[in-house]
Amino acid sequence: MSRYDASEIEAKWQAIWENRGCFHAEVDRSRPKYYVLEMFPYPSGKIHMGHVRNYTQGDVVARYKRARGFNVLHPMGWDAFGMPAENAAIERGVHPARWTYDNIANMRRQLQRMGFSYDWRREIATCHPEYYRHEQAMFLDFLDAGLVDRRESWVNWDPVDNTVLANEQVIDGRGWRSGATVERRKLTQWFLRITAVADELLAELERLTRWPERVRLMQENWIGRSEGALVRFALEGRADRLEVFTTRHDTLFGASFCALAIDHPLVQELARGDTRLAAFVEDCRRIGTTEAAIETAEKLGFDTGLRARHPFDGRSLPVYAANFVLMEYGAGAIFGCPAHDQRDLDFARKYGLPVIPVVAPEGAPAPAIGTEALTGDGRLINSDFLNGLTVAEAKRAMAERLEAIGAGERKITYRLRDWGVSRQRYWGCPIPVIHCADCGVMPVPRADLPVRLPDDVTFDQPGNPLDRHPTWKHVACPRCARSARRETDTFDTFVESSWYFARFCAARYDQPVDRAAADYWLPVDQYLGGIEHAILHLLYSRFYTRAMAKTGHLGALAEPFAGLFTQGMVLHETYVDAAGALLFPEQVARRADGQLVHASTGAPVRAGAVEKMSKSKRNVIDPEDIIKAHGADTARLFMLSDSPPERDLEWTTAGVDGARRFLHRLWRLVDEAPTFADGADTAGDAGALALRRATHRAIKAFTDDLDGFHFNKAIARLHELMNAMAEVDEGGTAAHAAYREALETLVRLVGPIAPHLAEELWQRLGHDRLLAMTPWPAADASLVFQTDVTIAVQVNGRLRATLTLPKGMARAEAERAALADEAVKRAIADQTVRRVIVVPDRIVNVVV
RNA sequence: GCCCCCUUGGCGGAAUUGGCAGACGCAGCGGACUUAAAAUCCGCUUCCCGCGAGGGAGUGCAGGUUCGAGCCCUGCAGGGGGCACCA
Repeated sequence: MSRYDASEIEAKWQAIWENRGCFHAEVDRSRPKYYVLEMFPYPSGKIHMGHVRNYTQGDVVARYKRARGFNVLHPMGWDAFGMPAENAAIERGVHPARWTYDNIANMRRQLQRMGFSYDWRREIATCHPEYYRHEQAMFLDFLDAGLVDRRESWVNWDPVDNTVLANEQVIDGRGWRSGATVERRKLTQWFLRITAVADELLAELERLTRWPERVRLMQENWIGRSEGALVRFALEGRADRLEVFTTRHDTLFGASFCALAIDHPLVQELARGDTRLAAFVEDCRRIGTTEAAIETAEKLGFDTGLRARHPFDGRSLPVYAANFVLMEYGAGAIFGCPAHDQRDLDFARKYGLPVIPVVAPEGAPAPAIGTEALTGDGRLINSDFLNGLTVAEAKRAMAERLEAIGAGERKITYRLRDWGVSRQRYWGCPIPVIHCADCGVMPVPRADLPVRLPDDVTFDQPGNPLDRHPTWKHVACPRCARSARRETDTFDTFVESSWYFARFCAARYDQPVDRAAADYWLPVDQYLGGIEHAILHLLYSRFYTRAMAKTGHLGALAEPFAGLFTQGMVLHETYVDAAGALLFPEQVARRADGQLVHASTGAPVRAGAVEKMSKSKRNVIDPEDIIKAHGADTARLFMLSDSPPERDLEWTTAGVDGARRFLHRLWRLVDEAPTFADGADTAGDAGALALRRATHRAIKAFTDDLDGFHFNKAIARLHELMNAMAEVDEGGTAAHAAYREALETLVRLVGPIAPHLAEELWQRLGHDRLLAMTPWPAADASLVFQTDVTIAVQVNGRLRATLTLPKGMARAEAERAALADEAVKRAIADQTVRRVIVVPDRIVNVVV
């Protein structure tokens, strides 16, 4: 009996696959293509279990599709720009490039150790000038095509570190590193005009049928299309008019105030001459920039003293500056109708403003408004020419009247804002423009691309190293040759990940994209990644695909990702000692009686909540340790067992042991299998026929499960087949051929999941051809088809008997068989049968 | 605050999408093998009553629709996620 040594056979087959170039992809128009892509990782240093899960799923798809005859493209690369590299530079003094490339080398080794079937010739790292030079070239094309804008925008500013902070770096209004109170500052920044295609991005969502419904919904909400109207109010004592956006113009007669965002130009103007208003504006800034913070904060307003005149009834309305109005949305100003909007009502009650109901529920009198606004449908009241109309009718009538008198017009707005891509950081792709005092903003001449990041930078001072570099930013203006200044902002790292899938089609091509290759490979047939990218990354990539098509880098491609799968997180127990301190799993041991104790001190340990693996919770399991202890195949199998892939998976040692046990059992089955000739006649042997049926049902079910992404169910089919094999007498000669067929089927089906072991066993079963190159097994329909079915018989919905009947039996016959059953007769007793429902091959329900 | 998702045995989950609830695995219990243990193999395993045949209850809670509901509808409870400079 031979021993299953995972690390030995895994190394062996990885070398063979590599030497034979099994996973190299080439354009081949004679075969159907299949592009499977997992979201490429940020090179943080080590792969984590989330990667292992995501990439195992992708690899199963890639290997399965290959076996199904597809020409599969399955590439891997590195999303290599970003803040962690700069943090490492600041904290440990290591250069971001060095840190990043070292991390890539280690993570590449780890991924290769997992046996993923990537075409490594196509590997890309986005921080490499050979990648980002194309990004710069495309940006210039976007600039020419009018897809780029430059304007002022707010940022979080840390006055001590002299740096812009990401939202996640702002903790309770303070900078995460300095602890200084964060300010908001206005900077001139670059924007990609994603709002120009908002309508299309929204409309096309409907056709992404192979995307999860909830991702489409999240994008829909993010784009946030709303149909409404602009209303212009005259301002008393001023020549300019106040423009507000509303989706409830039907309630205009219920208006009792107007409210402006604190960033509204009118508020800014008034604040210059009003220190109390200026102080209010500053207070509001401290709430933060996120929608959640603004929405949950107490609604506060400041009466500006301005008065707006109602366009129809001429009432004079107070104008407030308010903390819940967003400058980025609509017109940055609203009118408040307290009776029919909860926020407006809260505000009106707080500041003693009138509450005028203008919509009454159908058939009801004018409602009394207490603390709850009335947001439902109804008919208009107290509203002049709108009285008696429904809400929808009133909107239409009001829009027409506003347009007729020039006090407003219909308007569609989006919650979606343009994509700000400027980042005041070093470790990103330099934005290829030059600022000249005379000529303005000049694109870097294409011949001068790439604009490379300088290597000689320091992180010993706060701020952007590019900005304080002694020479880098000083260049001659490309037009007038006078001294000018290089743009020192770099791109948001979402820019790199918005087109990498296109670059993979021809990763070394001297243009950003090889149109011929991209036309063949794109769209990505199956994209796999985390739900955390449901909105930004995917939306930006969809926008980029359109922008690239507009600038000729891609053909008329509707969408980059035809199919999307979002996998769940990997969770693990947390461990807490008596003092309440968190412990790492390797510090915890389980005693024979099941009690958790500290591995070295023996002190009792309590198991805490099961949470997403993270360093801060100390509940991480290093994939490398698992591979060393059990092998890559065990890790892969465990990742797919039990939990459905879209749901969270709890990492447990028991589960890993179970996966390993299964592989050992499979090994033993092959190792101990009797030697026998192929094709022995199995006719007439009932056990052999039953096994053959089980085998072909397993092929059918397993294949369907893979197609449906039900990996956990697919693995259950393997167990079932193995159990069926155990039931036949493998010593009986008549069963030999059927037994061998079952065994070979097991090995072939497990191939995409545990590829090394499967390849080894395939060879031991006497095959010369690599399993990786062997077509997928086909199920024999005549063996899958069942001649008899077990149907349930219910009386009044309660199960009383089960009958085995020929498949496809007529309703009347099934009914007769059911009524003839003793247990059914007993249940009916002396009651009258009123009705019998027969669902063929399923169920008979007798109603008495 | 707004939007979304989830809730099935001791545990992870399955249920052909309205038709036998609990496939498969884990854990547990019993047995075989062994001097013994590990490993392996066989059997049992939703809960309650019953020696048994059998009967009853059961998919977070409360209702509803239906011949029939884990699945559809209404309300509620609990858990989780997203909300624009992390990637």
